[in-house]
Order: sequence, then structure tokens, then C-alpha cells
Amino acid sequence: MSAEHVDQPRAEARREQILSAAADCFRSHGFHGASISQISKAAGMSAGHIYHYFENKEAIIAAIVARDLEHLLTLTAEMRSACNLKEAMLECVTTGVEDNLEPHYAGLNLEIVAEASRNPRVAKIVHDADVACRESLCLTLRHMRQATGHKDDDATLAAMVEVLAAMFEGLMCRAIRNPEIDKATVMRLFQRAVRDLLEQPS
Amino acid sequence: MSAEHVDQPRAEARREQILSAAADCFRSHGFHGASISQISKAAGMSAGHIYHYFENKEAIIAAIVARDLEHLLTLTAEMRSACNLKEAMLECVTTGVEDNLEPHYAGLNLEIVAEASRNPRVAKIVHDADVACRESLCLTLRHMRQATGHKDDDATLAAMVEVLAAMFEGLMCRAIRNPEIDKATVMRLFQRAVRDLLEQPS
DNA sequence: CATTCTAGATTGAACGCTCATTCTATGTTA
DNA sequence: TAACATAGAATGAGCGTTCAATCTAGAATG
Repeated sequence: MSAEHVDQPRAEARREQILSAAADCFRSHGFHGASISQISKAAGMSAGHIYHYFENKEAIIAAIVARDLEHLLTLTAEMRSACNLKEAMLECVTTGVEDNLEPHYAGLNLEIVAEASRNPRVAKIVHDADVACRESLCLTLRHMRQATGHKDDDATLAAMVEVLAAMFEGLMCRAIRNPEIDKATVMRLFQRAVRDLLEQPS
Repeated sequence: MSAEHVDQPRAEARREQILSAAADCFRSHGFHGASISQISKAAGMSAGHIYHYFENKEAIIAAIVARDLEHLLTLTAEMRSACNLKEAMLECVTTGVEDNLEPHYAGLNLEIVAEASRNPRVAKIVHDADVACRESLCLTLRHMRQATGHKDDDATLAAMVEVLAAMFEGLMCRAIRNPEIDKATVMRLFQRAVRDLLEQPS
């Protein structure tokens, strides 16, 4: 009974295959516009077989959302470890701006947020991930501010996180609303705005 | 043949009735999750009758999008006429923050942007409206900056508009990702960030 | 004034299709 | 052989859309 036929790696690979195909379909047709049949074709398997790996379509949506937000969590964790070196932090802002201006990234993420505004299951995943991100960012920020001699109360710190988050997330809307955006100039101004926010008097 | 049975006001009212019902349905189920049958029930008429006023479902979506963006256009126009009085402009920021933090407003608008990322017809409406908004805001900004002795080139001005827009639109994401957001403190910090951006050296 | 006429408003059933999901049968592998 | 992987047909519900039939209210007519 040693191996006992678990074959987890294969199953996990199959799940990933489905999720990756689903992400593509969701990107181009939205959560409700994409059908199981479409996803199954993109994943190279039959429609029925999908149900061996996911209970239903909503479970696929939830998995996509969770997977995407996990990525965000690792990003904020990376940022925390890099927050002491000013150049590392500036680089974080740079790649953050670039990522959020990427139409593919923006499209799927906005779909997720829109879905969270009406689907309680997705909402819970999004809320929980956001709490974790905010806490991580808050710690990073407090550290940084104390190092530069500022002393902020919790509410102010939390609000700084909110404004910062709004700026980055707003870029996703901009990427879609204005496809001809001048990334270089925006980047320059954006970095200055972030710096001003982080260095403003308490 | 004087009256000639045009009855335009009635038809227009009926169209509005459908659009308002559709907005509700789209808000709570998304563009593709809401069905014509749902919309017709919410509008108090039969499903078939909807097709006397709209060619198909996509035309309803397009009308909702156009209607919403028209509202945005009048807002930027109002802002232009108010930009000289500092207090009027600050008030614009205040209501702008409040509006974008409103979950109802945020939900429908994010659905629109997400749809624009994949539906060319909606994308065109959104792009055109955004061009108009940016131009209006750009004029307002140039006016304001010149009055305070700054001289900016077009690219910088356009980038300022982008960062400003990103900040406001990002609030919609924040409203949904963090339902317990501390509006008052965010408002204070947000206003300061906007002021810093508008007064920064060229 | 009473009537017919008429054209738009409105309904609700019907159509063809696609959806998400289930089920059964077969293939594969160890 | 036993257990899992997979396909593909079947199911019933719901979709967007069409359409023929009815209603309604004002204009025209006598």
C-alpha cells in the first residue's frame, strides 16, 4: 500500500491546465460569458471531465480568483523584505505600475473586482486577501515612516495604504479606458506622487 | 395631420424605464448574468416588448454605458466652470471621492470597464468618452497651473490627468475590496495628495 | 354623438440553441 | 483485476429572439 495510487501530481497538473485555460476564457469573455464547453476545448479535454476536478463553474471562478490574489500576496511580502533599500522599493513601484497598466492583467483583475461586487463567495476571497495585503503594506509603511522620523497613528497609516492602493488599482482602469496612455511620462509623475505621499508630514 | 401620432415622450419614457431596470439587473448580476426576462420583469413589461425599443441585449448594454459616461462628461464640464474658485474645486474632489466610494456606483462602473476590455462596441464608447473627459480635465488643469505660475508641456499635463484619474477610479476598486474603509481619514489624505499633485513644481 | 377604422403598444407562446451538469460506457494503467 | 481517467451523449432548464394575436386609444366618418 506504499504508493496507493494517489497520483496527486497528475491531478494537480490537470487542475492547473484547466485553470490556465479558464483564465484565458474568462479574460476574453468574462466569468459568465465563458462556457464550460469553451474552457474544456481550451484545456483539451471533454466538458464532462472538468467536473472530476471542480465541483461546478463557480468553483473554477473561485479558484482563479484565489490563485490571482495569492500572487498579489507574495508581491506585498516581497515588498516588505525590500522596503529598507530605497532603490528596491522604487523598483517595486516601477514594476507595480507596469503590471497594472498591462491590459491582460487589468482585464482579469477588474473582472474579479466586478464579480466580487455581487458574488458573495468571490467577495469573501477578495476581502480576505485584501485584509492580508493591507496588513502587510501597513507594516512596511510604518517601518519606512519611522525610519524617516515620522510618527503616524493607525488610522492615518491605514489611509495611506488605501490611497496608495487606489493609485495602483486605478491604473488598471486607465489601461483599459485609455489604450494610448503615455506610460513613460505617467511613470515619472506617478513615482513622484508616491514619493510625496510616503514622505509627507504626519 | 397636426399631431400625427408620434408619441415620442411616451416612447422615451419607456426606454428610460427599461434602462433603469436594466441598470439594476446589471448591477446585481452583471451584463451577461442578467437575462432579458429578468430585465423585463423589473421593468414591468413582457420580454418581447423590450425588442420594440432595443435591437438586442447588446444595444441595452451600450445604452447603459453611454448614459453613464454622459453623466461623467457633465461632471467634468461642471468642474471646468468651477475650477477658478478653490473651494468649488475642493468640493469637486470631496464629492468625487464620495461618489467613487459608493459601492453601487463602483460596481456598475467596474462592470463597464471590465466589459470594455473585451467587447469592442463598449470599448469604443468608453474610449471616446474618456478622450472627451481627458481633454476637458486637461484644459482645466492647464488653466489652474498657469494661474499659479507653472508652465507644463502637454505630455506632463496629460500625465497629471492620468494620475488624477487613476486615483479617483482606484477608489472604486477600494470600495469593493475593502467594505470597511475609513472614508473620513482617506478623504483627508486623498485631498492632500491631490493638492500636492496639482501644486507640484513643473 | 355613436360608429368604425387604424396604427402603435403590448402580450405570451414558440423557436432554436446553448448552457451547466449528470450519467454511462470505455480506455488506461499499475 | 481494481481503480482511476476520460469521452461523449443525454437532460432539462434557461437563454435571446421572433412573431402572430390582441388590446387600446384617438382619428375619421356618418
